[in-house]
Amino acid sequence: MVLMEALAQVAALLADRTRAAFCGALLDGRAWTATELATHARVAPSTASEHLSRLIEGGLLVEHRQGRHRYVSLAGPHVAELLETMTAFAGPDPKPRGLRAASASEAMARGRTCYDHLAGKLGIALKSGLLDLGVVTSELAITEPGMVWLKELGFEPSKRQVSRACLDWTERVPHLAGAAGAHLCDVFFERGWTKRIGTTRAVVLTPAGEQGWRDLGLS
Amino acid sequence: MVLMEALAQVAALLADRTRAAFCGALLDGRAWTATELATHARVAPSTASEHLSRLIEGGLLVEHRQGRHRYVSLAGPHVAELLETMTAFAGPDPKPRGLRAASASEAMARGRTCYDHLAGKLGIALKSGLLDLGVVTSELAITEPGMVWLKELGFEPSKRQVSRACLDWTERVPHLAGAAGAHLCDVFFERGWTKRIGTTRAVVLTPAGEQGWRDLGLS
DNA sequence: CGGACGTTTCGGCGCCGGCCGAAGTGTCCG
DNA sequence: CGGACACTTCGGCCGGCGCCGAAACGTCCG
Repeated sequence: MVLMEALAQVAALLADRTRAAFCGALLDGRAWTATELATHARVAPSTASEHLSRLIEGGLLVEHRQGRHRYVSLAGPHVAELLETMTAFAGPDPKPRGLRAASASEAMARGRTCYDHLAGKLGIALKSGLLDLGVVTSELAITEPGMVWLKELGFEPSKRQVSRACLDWTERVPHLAGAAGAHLCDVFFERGWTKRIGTTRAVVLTPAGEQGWRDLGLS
Repeated sequence: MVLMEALAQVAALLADRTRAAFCGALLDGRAWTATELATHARVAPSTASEHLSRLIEGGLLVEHRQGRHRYVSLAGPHVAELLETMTAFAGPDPKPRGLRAASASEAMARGRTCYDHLAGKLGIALKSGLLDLGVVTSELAITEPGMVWLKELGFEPSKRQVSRACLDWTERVPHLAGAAGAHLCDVFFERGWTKRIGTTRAVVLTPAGEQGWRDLGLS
């Protein structure tokens, strides 16, 4: 079956810990330079360069060159979905983790971005808030009044799928992804309701954010 | 990031063409013996044995031994979902295929099973029929009258997620997976409405099936 | 019991692929 | 123009892994 060979090729791209680390870093949705990624994964720039070329050729990443820099980012939401599906599968089964490991990943569990939308406890809270408001169904489809609500927040439907369930690997609960999830995440950052912790994917709700959520009727 | 290393390990399991071929075969939802898989993938039994052990250890497959046979099957729907997501990603981009290749996979495109539910053109037809009947929404969530309709066909909700969208790699269109999709597939086989072609995943609608679909109001 | 057969273990072979450092290319900026 | 810097290419090293065949193990059945 020729199709499974193609699958094997994609899997091979992700089967290397260095390349996987690159993809994990890029899951924050931003563009990284080659050296940033090399430092992040602790390999020589030459090594990183070769890995990036392979990932780009395989369609997982796209580059856009700017002067002497080579910026790379995920090739699109479908790559993020692929990665998220795989991490959900590979992710920590109900293994109780040690205390320090737990506290280290605590911030990530509380809130994080998954490519372009909110995940972690923040993502779950958002989901249940939206559910209470009747914006989404329990299967995370957008309701008609929900679409009105979204448009009031500046949401414009595009070609991209409006809503999608994304299985969170920390909480094991689906949360809102897709265009709507991405838009809400954007809005929250623009309004200063959420903030990144350093340069990681970890995200916290600011005091203004808590107020804002209440004003919207979210939790 | 330790999580991405786990991802790399899972990816490594699928990064081998022989192991990928095993998984592809097992996507029909049935249990295969070690030698059957070895023959299918054209490797020595000893090689197959080692691959199977790795796949089982990695949680992708489960075995159940019976006398001198070792039956293996996918470890569950979540594995099928993983594989389907990956094939959807790796799958044929809009490349026009040659004529003989096309006719070879024609039967597969017309109808096939994807682990435990219908896919291919048959899956798409089912989806649009269910949509017309108001059983599912366009996002493939089950409606309330739809649930009544399903129960009349013997469907019993369980712990498993009722409905899930599965992206078809031949048609690039989401179709109905999850418990409801699996149940409908079962019903169709039981009633003799659908039949496998040989031992493959390819499936055809029988004449009785065409009548049955009309009786249900499906297309 | 003894042969047939499905499966597993082991040793050995060969190749692929990840890694690095050194040298080369291209870009920026003083 | 010349140095600093981001990145790439190349050669070489090394480990891991997929493959097989031979032999052992376990089960079935006459």
